[in-house]
Amino acid sequence: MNRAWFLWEGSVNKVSNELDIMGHWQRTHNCGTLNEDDVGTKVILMGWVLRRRDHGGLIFVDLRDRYGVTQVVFNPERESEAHRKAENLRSEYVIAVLGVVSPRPDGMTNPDLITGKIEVFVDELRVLNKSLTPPFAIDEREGEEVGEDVRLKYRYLDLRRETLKENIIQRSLVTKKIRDFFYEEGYLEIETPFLTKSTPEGARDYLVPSRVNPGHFYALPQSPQLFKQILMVSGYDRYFQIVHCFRDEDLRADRQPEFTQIDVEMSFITRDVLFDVMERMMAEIFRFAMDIEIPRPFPRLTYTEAIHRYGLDRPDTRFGMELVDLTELLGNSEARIFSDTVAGGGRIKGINVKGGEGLSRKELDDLADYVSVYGAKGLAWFKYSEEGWKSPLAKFIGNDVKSDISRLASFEPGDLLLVIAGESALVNESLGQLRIHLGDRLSLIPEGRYDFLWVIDFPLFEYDEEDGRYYSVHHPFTAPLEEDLDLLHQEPGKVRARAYDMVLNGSEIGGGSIRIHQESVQRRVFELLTIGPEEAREKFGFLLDALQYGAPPHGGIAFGLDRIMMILSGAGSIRDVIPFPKTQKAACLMTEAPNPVESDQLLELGLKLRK
RNA sequence: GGGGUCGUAGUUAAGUUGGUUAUAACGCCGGCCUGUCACGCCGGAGGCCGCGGGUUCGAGUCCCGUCGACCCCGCCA
Repeated sequence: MNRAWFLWEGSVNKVSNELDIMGHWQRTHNCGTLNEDDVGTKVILMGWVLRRRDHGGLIFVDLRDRYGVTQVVFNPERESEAHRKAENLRSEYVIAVLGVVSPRPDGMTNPDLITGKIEVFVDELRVLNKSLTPPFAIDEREGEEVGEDVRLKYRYLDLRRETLKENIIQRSLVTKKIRDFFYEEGYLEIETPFLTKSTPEGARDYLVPSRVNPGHFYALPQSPQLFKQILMVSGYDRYFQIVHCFRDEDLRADRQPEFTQIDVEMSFITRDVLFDVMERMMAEIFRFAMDIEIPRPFPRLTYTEAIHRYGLDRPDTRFGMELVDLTELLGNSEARIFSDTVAGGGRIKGINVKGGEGLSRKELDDLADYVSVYGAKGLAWFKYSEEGWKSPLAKFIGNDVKSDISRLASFEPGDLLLVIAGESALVNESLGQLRIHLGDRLSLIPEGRYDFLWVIDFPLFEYDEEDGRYYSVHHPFTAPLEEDLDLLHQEPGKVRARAYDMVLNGSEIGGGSIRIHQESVQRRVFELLTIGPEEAREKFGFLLDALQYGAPPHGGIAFGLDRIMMILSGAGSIRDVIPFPKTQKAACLMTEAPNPVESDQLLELGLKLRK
């Protein structure tokens, strides 16, 4: 009845003194596409007031929607009523305008706008909604960068801004492209549960209490790993899913507690088949999003070689400055740091910073600070100047050793050699990180270059000295290389896995493996992981059962969609490619999650908080 | 859990050696303005200096604690 009264009254499109109703108006166009061809067309546009320029007479409004911006003009001589209402417009008011597309006068076009050759002369304005003054400008051309905490609190406003909007739109389009690719390749998109079972190993789980089973919990999936293997057993030989995953670990610039994986699994395939499919998928994405043709097949690097040459298992091959092993050459030197290190079983490696001889003492100290974070005890440096080697340690190095190093590292006048000595893993890690740091700082990384590669043959296990046991590098279902099967009994630490990572520009964007499908191998792996039969039974008995009912050889991979989107959109933070991200303390500043709950709610779940 | 950077008006920042009424730009409000497009001109309002404690005659400034944002280590494919 309210409504009927409203419509009867509403012959004059009024909601209140200030607001109009939309009535039967429909958008005829959006704000991003009108051009000279539309001149003379009568249009209805709807959107937000990006900016109002009031000249007392003429009023210009930049009208914005998802698609772009169109300038609409209110002229008191053309339509005084519309002009009068336009005087009260403010930023982010929602309006509808009816008007005529007109060419802009000579010299008045705006080359920065796609619609900059036209404008719309307004005959009627309907104010659909008002807006509070936004806490920051939606127009990013204005002012400086806004603090991220403010942007996160008002995420709905930040999402209106160009940068974030473009990222979100691109993400949607890329996601569709990925779906299309897999559907065309014959893959089935199959959903797996979010309320599932806590998985052993790996990251900390997010737990969900079960109301109907007090004291029992679901876990949110860290990945659909077990389910996709089950699907293989069930015969769905090509599966994919673009799926949310959850890990309760501390955040980083490229890590969120909930994130999206492109999850893939296939049966009856070799690693090479999988590589080919995934390379074609990436090529398709890059063709679509970047208009770049990615060369295939991607280079492959063994884990051992990656560590040896780049110090990291996700090498950035866009620039050189590879690590050089100096253990042999410097191990016998009179410098104690070097000789002691080698005597203690350590290694000495260095990188040659071409043309780096000019770095100041302060800059070298900063670099030493940088590597100390990774546990490096010090950073030795050698400058090669016109007069020869300069370094506090130069006097300990014999001339023949100097020339050997020069040859090995292409160390020439003008260069700077940075050297770290210590335990092997620490040397590789810290020098590898230093290489990335310098590559960035010295602008050695070419713009617009995208280096894909596969890192293969990861170790199956890593030994933990403290716990005195092996852990899976990938996960417990990863198959060993067939030629290493015997080592499983002799030297488990040397067994290589049929695991692989896809690396793009030094970022690990995906990883997977060929899985174990034979129960005997699986049992041996569990043994090595000190997972007893009962424990295995309890934790993932359902998978072990399934494997006994005719499991096909299978394998898969999962990509981090967020990281891929970061690279595609050049975002510095994962938060810039996720519509509603969380802060470093895993909070959502907009919704204020997480929050305390009523005691009733806890009671119902059989939970009691520790005081 | 640890290291670092930061927190002043709606926003972004300045604020000296501890010293009178805490500045500026943009935004906001009012007025003027018919070709602007980050319009322009004139005027105005706006502050829990993150919060709590301490030192001091006096704290935005120094000290301690705490909260929050960001980057990193640990952690995490």
